[in-house]
Amino acid sequence: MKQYNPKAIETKWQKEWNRSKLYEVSEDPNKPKAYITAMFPYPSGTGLHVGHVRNYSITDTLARYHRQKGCNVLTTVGWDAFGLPAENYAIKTGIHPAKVTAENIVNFKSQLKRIGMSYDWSREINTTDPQYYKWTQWIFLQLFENNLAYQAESLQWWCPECKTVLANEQVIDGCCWRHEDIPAEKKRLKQWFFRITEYAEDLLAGLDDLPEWPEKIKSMQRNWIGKSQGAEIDFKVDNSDKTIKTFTTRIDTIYGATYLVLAPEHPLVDELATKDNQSDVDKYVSKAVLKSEIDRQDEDKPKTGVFTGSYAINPVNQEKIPIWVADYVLMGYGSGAIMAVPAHDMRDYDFAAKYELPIINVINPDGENKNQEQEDSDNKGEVYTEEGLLTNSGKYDGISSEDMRPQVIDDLSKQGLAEAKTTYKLRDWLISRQRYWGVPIPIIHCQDCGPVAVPEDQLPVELPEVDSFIPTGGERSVLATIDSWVNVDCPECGGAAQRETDTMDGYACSSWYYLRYTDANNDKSAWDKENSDYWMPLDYYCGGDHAVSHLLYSRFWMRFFYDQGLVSIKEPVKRLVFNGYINAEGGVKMSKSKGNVVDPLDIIDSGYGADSLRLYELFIAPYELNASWDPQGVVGTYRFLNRVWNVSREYLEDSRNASDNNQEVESEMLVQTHRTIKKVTDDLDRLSFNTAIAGLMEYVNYLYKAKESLSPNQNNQSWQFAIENLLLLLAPFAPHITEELWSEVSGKDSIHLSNWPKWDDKYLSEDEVTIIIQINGKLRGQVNIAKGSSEEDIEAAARKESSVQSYLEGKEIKKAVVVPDKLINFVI
RNA sequence: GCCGGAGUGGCGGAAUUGGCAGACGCGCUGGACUCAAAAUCCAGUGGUGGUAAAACACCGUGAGAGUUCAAGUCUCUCCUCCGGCACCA
Repeated sequence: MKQYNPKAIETKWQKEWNRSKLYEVSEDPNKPKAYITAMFPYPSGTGLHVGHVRNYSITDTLARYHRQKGCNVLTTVGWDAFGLPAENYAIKTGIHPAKVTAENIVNFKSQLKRIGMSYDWSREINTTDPQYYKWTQWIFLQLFENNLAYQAESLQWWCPECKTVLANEQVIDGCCWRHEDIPAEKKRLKQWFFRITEYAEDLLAGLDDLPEWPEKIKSMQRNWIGKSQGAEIDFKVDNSDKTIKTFTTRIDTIYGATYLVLAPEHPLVDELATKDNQSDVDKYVSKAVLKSEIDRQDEDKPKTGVFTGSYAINPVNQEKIPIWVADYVLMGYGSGAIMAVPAHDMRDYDFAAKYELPIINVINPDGENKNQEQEDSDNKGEVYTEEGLLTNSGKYDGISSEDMRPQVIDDLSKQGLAEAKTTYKLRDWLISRQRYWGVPIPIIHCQDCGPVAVPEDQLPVELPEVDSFIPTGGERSVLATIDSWVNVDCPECGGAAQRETDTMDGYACSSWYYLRYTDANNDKSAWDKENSDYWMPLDYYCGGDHAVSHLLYSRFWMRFFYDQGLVSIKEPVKRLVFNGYINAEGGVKMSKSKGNVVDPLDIIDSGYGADSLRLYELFIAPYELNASWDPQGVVGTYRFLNRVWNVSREYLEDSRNASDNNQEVESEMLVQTHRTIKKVTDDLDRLSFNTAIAGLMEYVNYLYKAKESLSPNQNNQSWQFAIENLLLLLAPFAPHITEELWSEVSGKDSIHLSNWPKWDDKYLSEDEVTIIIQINGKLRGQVNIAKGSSEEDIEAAARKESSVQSYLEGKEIKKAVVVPDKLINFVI
């Protein structure tokens, strides 16, 4: 018998699929569409590792499954190829990043082909291709024209190693996302931003329309957007016409506000510092500004602050309260100033305790009548920060804090001193990068006209050649050194002007590529609306990263495109399939420096083949869980495929007459086959890949047993049926071996264009069912009985069953609970 | 502190609607084949007690309570781990 030889089979079919362009699709309104793709890769120099392969196995299995179900399936790939690793490599070696990138792409492409991805290669895209980034620039200009791209000077994250600014989303634990141990710094720079905050509420509310996104990701995005509802209150400064705007979510505690705090960067600090306090305040402020962001955000450090010498008037009771400056208040959130309520806020309490500021209790826990003495003692150890009943709060005494909030906002707003206000933690998206290997921002700076858009017919603004990639170390990219490129005429007035020398954050390229896939070769527009309307949204989008970066930016752009009439829906991704990581053995992260990275090609080449690898990556655990690589695991799926191969070959190579035909095996085989069709279909529909594979394993185990009583041969109908269905069900997971066997078993077209099998319920409903017999909830026996038997019949049959006789003997049966066709429980 | 997720054999995990806990796979043990090994095939494999071997009994899904004829699954309290956010007012 021919042996299973993955290497030969896989090479053969990969070539054939390539030759016949088997997976190319076009828009066909008569067919249901399924748009299924993985987050496109960054083509690194190290190639694929088994973590990628898990992600691609999920994607390809879903794509193939839907293709077999008769869907018009779009699945393809592209290269997120701008970025620092290629540029840093260029700095080291002098080799142009475009060249390195092209080489890496060739490598990635061959690797993806070797794991058997069913891509439509005619739609492959590359973000560094001028024909692609032309449209990234075009989108920038649409944002610019709609006042959603703007320049502003502010303190920004800066990575001293990357020598570029970073978006908030790219700063992890105070460090650059690419340099986990290098603290990011702050620099005051003029930078380009996308006004994502304009869509903050929309992006938050839209999460409720994504029932098929994992809760984890939605909660991370909600956290990141960080909405809080409260009120803005104006505090008049005593003996001055100035007012200080404060933001609070607990305006119900306003009678307990015993001081104000300004952030050190607050514009009024200087003015409010009185003569006596001026030098202390100056000293404190300059020290605070110098402190690193990490130090300032360290909660464990004792709070510090300084009194300005000025006082404000609490608008509800006209009390005079001192104004302090302290770095525990952040300029970037709310209004950069707070009213401090030490009795009901832990931070304010710490501060007040240290500087001996008054603490006034204004909230009592609901329903508890406490006298002042008890309150005082209660407040010594901890601070009551919950809701409760107002006290010491003038006319509001006795009402609940929830009820008080709208009333006091209303009362103060009549005097123009407060209004309801919602704030978000989300900041605008900083997209300037002081680096070469990115999309040039299509702006020309003119002394007279300001920043001017590059006219559309001059797009793309292509990256010029440079002599050296070594960053200048200053605040501009090496692009600034190329005079011939920088110096241009102003498109508006024709005067001398300079090109913007920053490039765009790579996340700009990836915020719209899924739309380009729908119309990848369009040279007239970014995409045709008819095409995007046909394919969008992504039915399955598979990835294991970028929960709040790419996935938030893409939602933002999609909403913008919707508002521009460029697309017809607001959310790009219907179902987000967010897979877990693959760790090395022992649960540690795979990393090059630890030398524990598992190379998928090693597994394939060592003889197991891509099918076994793909199968194991899906079988290892539920897709959403992190998993640890077990080198023995792929042995298990390889054994399984060998069994599939052997039972199929045995059938193909044995042409004896089915003279030993055994009807019982045949009908049992039909039952098992239909049962497996249902199991695998149901499991795939709920993305339970591991149990679908387990179901196929059970089925093959069954076929091995069945072989003993009925040898598989070509003249037996049940075996033909069994083998065909086995291959059809296995095809999405193991595309090569099934294609090979299918070509002989069926002789028809590619298995990957063949129909997904359907089960027939009549084979699943047996005439006889096994009833579980419990006594007091414990399993004591079982009895077979006709399906649909009445409760009385079941009880009678169960009482007769010998295995339970001894338990029932001499006992009084208080009750018998019957679940028809399933179970009976005697209570004795 | 807040938000989200998870805790089941030696290991990865299964149990989709409250109804036989441990499917499937790895590992391990024994056997067949082999000069031998690998590969393959067959059988066994939660724990404790029990038996010559069985039968059988009890225990068992992070801990404790509760609801129920019946709980891995539902309710309450708590513990641990993972992920995210965090001096965000």
